[in-house]
Amino acid sequence: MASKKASAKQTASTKPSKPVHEPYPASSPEVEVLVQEVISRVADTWTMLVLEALVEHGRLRFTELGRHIPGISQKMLTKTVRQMESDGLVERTVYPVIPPRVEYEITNLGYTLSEAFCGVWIWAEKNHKKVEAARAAFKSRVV
Amino acid sequence: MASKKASAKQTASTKPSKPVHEPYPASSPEVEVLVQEVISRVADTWTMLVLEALVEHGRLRFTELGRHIPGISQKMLTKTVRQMESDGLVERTVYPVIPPRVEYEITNLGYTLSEAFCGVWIWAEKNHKKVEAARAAFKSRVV
DNA sequence: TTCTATACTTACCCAAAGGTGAGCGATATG
DNA sequence: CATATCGCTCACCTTTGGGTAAGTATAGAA
Repeated sequence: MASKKASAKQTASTKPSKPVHEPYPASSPEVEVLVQEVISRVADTWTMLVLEALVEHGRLRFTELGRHIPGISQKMLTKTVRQMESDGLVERTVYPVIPPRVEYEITNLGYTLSEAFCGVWIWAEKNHKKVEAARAAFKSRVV
Repeated sequence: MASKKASAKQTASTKPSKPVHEPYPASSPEVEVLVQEVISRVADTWTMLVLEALVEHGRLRFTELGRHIPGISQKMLTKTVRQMESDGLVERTVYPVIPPRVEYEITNLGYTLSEAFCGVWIWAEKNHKKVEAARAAFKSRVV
């Protein structure tokens, strides 16, 4: 985000006062589509929460993991964790014992993603009061 | 993300080899709920794309904005942009002329959010190939 | 007079997200 | 012999997301 594409128009922009922020070069449209797809999958609420739980608590069994994510159902936990495994964000280890034992652990890739999300968490912690204030103001303005 | 809460257990963690990453202090559960709520709203695909379009192109009219977001419908553009206005991410200016003229501009708050998301965009650009590779490997492993 | 332009809103519809509850399989424990 | 255990899967249902198409208001152009 924040000026992903280089745009010559920026120079003659309608808002020259705002700092132009150009941290990395433009990418091709195909890459951009892939990037969007990855983000929309990864920015999913459950994915973020599973990631967080695993970063915080390390290797966890299925039901343990679930207990660290208040409100998640078995169905969604299974689905999320499978998807994350398929995306290379977690590693799933099955012990062929009875009753079954399955453990989940974050991968390096998953860890780097959780670091990348840090900025958004920090933003949200810093600014959620502003958001709430804006909502209150909007409400009274509109009604 | 990435170890949001301080946890004493980390020291005796199951994964002492992985770097413990503790960038900011623990927050109360209520704050955490709010933060999650804000993130889940803000991590929405359309919100991210509108934010990006406004950062890139500055102040835009409704239909102009829509043209910069391929695939969005009028309905979703209206909805997204209203929600962002209510959250204080964009400013909406109505000119009472006919035909109507409405302009949208990113706020400071919206701008800081787009900066926070930068990390995730960068991660996705850097790692989408790894994700694709992981998916391919998973597919062949499972089938 | 009729058509166009803009920024919507509304009604209707379909598909996906996600909850609930039941079942399963084999072993250990009472 | 019965029951609990764990990590699921499956069927069924409701809720939400989101698309499409039509309608609206009014000034100015043709």
